[in-house]
Amino acid sequence: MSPPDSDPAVVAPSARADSRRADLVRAAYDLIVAHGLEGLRTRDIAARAGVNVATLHYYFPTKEALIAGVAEHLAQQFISVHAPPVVGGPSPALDRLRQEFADARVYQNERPDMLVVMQELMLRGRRDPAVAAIVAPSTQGWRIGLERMVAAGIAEGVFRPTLDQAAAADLVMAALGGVLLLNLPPPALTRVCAGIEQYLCVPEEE
Amino acid sequence: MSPPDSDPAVVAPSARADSRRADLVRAAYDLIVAHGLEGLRTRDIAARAGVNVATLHYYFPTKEALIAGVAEHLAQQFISVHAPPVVGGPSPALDRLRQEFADARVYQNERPDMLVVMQELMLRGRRDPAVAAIVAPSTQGWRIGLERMVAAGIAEGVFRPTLDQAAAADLVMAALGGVLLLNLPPPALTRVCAGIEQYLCVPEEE
Amino acid sequence: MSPPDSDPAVVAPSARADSRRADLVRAAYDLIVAHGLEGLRTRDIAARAGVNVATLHYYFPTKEALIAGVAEHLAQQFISVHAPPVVGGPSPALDRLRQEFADARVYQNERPDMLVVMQELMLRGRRDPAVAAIVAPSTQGWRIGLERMVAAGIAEGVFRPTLDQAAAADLVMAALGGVLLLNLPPPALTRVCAGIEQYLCVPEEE
Amino acid sequence: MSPPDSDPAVVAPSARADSRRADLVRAAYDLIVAHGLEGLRTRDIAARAGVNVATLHYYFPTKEALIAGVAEHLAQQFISVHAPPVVGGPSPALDRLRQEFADARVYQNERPDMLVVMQELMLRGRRDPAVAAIVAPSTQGWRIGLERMVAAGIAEGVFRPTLDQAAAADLVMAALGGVLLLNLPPPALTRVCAGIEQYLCVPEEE
DNA sequence: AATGAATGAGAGTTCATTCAT
DNA sequence: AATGAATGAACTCTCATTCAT
Repeated sequence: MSPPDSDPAVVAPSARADSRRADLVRAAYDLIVAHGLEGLRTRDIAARAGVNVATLHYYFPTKEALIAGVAEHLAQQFISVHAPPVVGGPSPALDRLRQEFADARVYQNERPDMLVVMQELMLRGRRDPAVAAIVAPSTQGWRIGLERMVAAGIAEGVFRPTLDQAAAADLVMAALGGVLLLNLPPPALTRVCAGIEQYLCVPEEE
Repeated sequence: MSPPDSDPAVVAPSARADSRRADLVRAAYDLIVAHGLEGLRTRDIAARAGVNVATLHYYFPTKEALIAGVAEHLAQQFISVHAPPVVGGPSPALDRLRQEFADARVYQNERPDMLVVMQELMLRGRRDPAVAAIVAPSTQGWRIGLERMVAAGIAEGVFRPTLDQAAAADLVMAALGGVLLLNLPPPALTRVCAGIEQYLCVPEEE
Repeated sequence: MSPPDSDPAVVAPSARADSRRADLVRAAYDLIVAHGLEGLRTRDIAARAGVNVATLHYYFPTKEALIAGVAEHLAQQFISVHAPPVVGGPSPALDRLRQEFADARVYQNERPDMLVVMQELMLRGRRDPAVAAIVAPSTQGWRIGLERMVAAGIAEGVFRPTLDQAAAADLVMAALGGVLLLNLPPPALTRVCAGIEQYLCVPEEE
Repeated sequence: MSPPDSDPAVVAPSARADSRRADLVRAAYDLIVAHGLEGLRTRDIAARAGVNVATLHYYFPTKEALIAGVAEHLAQQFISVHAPPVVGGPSPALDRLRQEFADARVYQNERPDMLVVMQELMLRGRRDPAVAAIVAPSTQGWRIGLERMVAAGIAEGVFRPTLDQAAAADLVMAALGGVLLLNLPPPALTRVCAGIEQYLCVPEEE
């Protein structure tokens, strides 16, 4: 009665296959970071994953399919990679906003790879619907979350009541996205965050 | 009757050569728009310019050199393509801001090709210093102009005096750039522009 | 009945690969004979070996590497191709000398291809150190063998005792090499051999 | 009444043309020395001669024709390049022999370029009859001169009377040619010359 | 499940040669 | 007499993909 994951020889075949798939996706991801989609070669991916090129094609029928896999991996990363939770502030909406800021800082400083791959895939998505279908929802989800945050902030009385909910969400998304995609330096991110906060919040009493 | 330069047979040889160069750059530009840098083939470029592949290499030693030429062409486009001048408003700084908005709308609606090529080249610039050296100054120049605008607006009393000059310039650049690079729809651009204006300007008296 | 290695289906994979390599080298060798190194084309080599050009590059990373393979093949030929052994004469040293003559005749009459390829590679060796490193030892080995022969002949009392060992070896090598490289006709080779023998041997008593 | 060659503008057109031809041949010769026939490019030749590629083809219809011109130039070199005349010895035939030795030393030490181009052209001659027709007579002429020398030496009583005239001429040519073509070092040339002399001359009285 | 071997299609680049001027 | 511009044909090498085992 060994625990399910301990003995590799007993792992369910599909689990082994999943691990191979993940290895290949991970190898491809790393190589995209290093050399861009343009410099991505199936042979290099296979070598980095420690398998033969033919094996790569056993798990992914085409290079395109593997790239789609990378897109899924990236989307997963955006779901799971976050700064340490920002909590305990006077307002949950403001906490949420500052969490956005902190996350942006994490992407900029600790995970620039995610931004690189993101840009590569956004461009690829223009020509490859399969990739577009995976990347688009991320943006969509982000936008929805921001709109909810704005609504909550207004309701809490922390954000300016005259704020247009859609406009505010767009602005936050565009400004943070712009800093990251234009590759502006960390101080610019800090200033932009300050500006956004100033724009959203009710002015402090003097 | 006709001005001396109108007869093609009298055109200086270098002018003819320059025109071929421009044709090739333009052909490459169009093909990048259509198929991305990844799908760019020297043979296609030559065919579209109506010349032999060898002729392409007569004018540009390598494909890379031609791509650098495209980058220059794009930078030139960003200098020359603008919305009809916004003038006659109450404030020159506000005019300038609205010019920025109008330009962004032009890029979004009429010249999406420029945005596509821009993104392709930004990504390429990560690996090709020659391209980076051409693309980077564009961003730099934009940033500087915006900072001047903010300073002028504050001086005019039209922008909020408490504004941090650098922060405001960053925010405008990031927000507009973000809308365009994230490929947000025209209504979002409109909302973001409104938000930016609201953020910059002194609140209207009630 | 048949020895275990005769069934191609049982041949070790590396043996099969070695055979492909040999096929390619042999095809390249033949084409150098026919059209010179200058007229050597990878596609022709592949076609002659019955494979795709890409397969050629699977076994040899570059054309240069394949040519180095040809050089090795040639060196091997010079080791293994000889006239029927000359033995039973009154002196081993004289037998050895006459073996040299017979070998030269074989190269001239039956294997002129070896001389052609040799000359091509000697010239190539001037620019390609890899080739030089393979071709040079052949000459070196020949020279050493000749010097030993001369020493033995003197010791046997068959060659003139006043002979300078190095000079004699140089003369034999230069004269035989000169006939073959200058493409002198067979009668000239016969005459030169006679001259060499006369030069080396103690004059017969009258 | 300016001297015929002093004013370039008055030089006969054909003289100017001859000079251009010579410049191009010389440029080609030098480039063959530097990069071999294999690395010879019409553009490089033209550039080195200070003219346009098209001009090269104005004077030489094809690259082959230019190479034939180089062969002629080389033949001319072999006629005109010699060591300082060896004279005043006891025997004209021996003087002539020693002149051969001295010439060989000159080719080896001062004009290796001639040997390189010679080998390149000999190999080329195998495939290009035009080149062969120019290179072959050189060898032929050398051979004839040597035979005459041997005959004279025998008549003078300086060379051994039992010498076979043809064999001796062949041996000298093959031995000297072999040293130069096999690229043997200067000491080997010295030894070979000594051996040849010993072979040809009547032994000195003790 | 995994691989060594093989390939078709095509990539960028080169080069001797030509042509209009 | 000389050239800048142009080209057809070819070259080496690459790469995603396939197939027999």
